[in-house]
Amino acid sequence: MRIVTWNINSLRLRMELVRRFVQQEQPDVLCLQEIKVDDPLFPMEDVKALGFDHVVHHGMKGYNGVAILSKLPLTTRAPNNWCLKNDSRHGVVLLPGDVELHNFYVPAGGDIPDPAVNAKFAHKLQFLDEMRDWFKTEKRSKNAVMVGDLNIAPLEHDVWSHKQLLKIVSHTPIEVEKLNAVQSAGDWVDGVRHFTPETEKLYSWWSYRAADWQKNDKGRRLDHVWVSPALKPRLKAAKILRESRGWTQPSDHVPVIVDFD
DNA sequence: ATGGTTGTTTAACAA
Repeated sequence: MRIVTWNINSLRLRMELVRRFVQQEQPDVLCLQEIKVDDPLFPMEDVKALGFDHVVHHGMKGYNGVAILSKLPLTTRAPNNWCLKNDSRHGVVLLPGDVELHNFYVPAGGDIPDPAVNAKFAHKLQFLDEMRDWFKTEKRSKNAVMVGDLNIAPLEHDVWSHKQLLKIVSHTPIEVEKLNAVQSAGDWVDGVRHFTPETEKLYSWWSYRAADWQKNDKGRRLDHVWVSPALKPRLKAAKILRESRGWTQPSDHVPVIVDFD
């Protein structure tokens, strides 16, 4: 059972990349973020042609949006209305075997890491607090998976330079602390770090602004796959498809792949 | 300290 998360940064623009990825890596469930397409315009036929008969999408015009593409049947559940914004950052489904799967797109948070002067950063922090409270109180399936672009690189070696990024949104102490609180509240296990020691650099995103993303390799691990304790013994493998950052007209994020037994 | 790119939509944001 292969579950993938990928911030695609416009689904319609990158349908060919999705096709290439699906052919190459054969995911059973593909969770996408930043699909940037309103529901009536969702490319359902293209997605079904790739073998995903079971699809849930929550979109809006131009921004945000998440989708869950599945080869296995799924039951849709209502996503939470985070920060009362109705901004399509969450999808949740039940997979066969009562496996609960969440797909999140956490707000990026703007440039200035101060909630008093930057409303986007305040939104990000509130979103994280709400996630924490929700996972603390929500009645969850024993087998649960949470994936998404969480827009935070929590560990020292989830960024190219811990010291240089301490005041950069995505790696500030306040964000890391709040993300850790989400993880604790849901008792989540990091399914990717499970296979890679914390001392090893691991990235899933490279900025478009770098002249050569490979040369300096200034990446960050913003995309995550977390699992409930019951699924921890079922973890088989994890891989981050770094090569796709070099494909033609790529997303700035690459797929994060986790295999379950 | 600054500017660097991409996508949506077509001037200004968001990331």
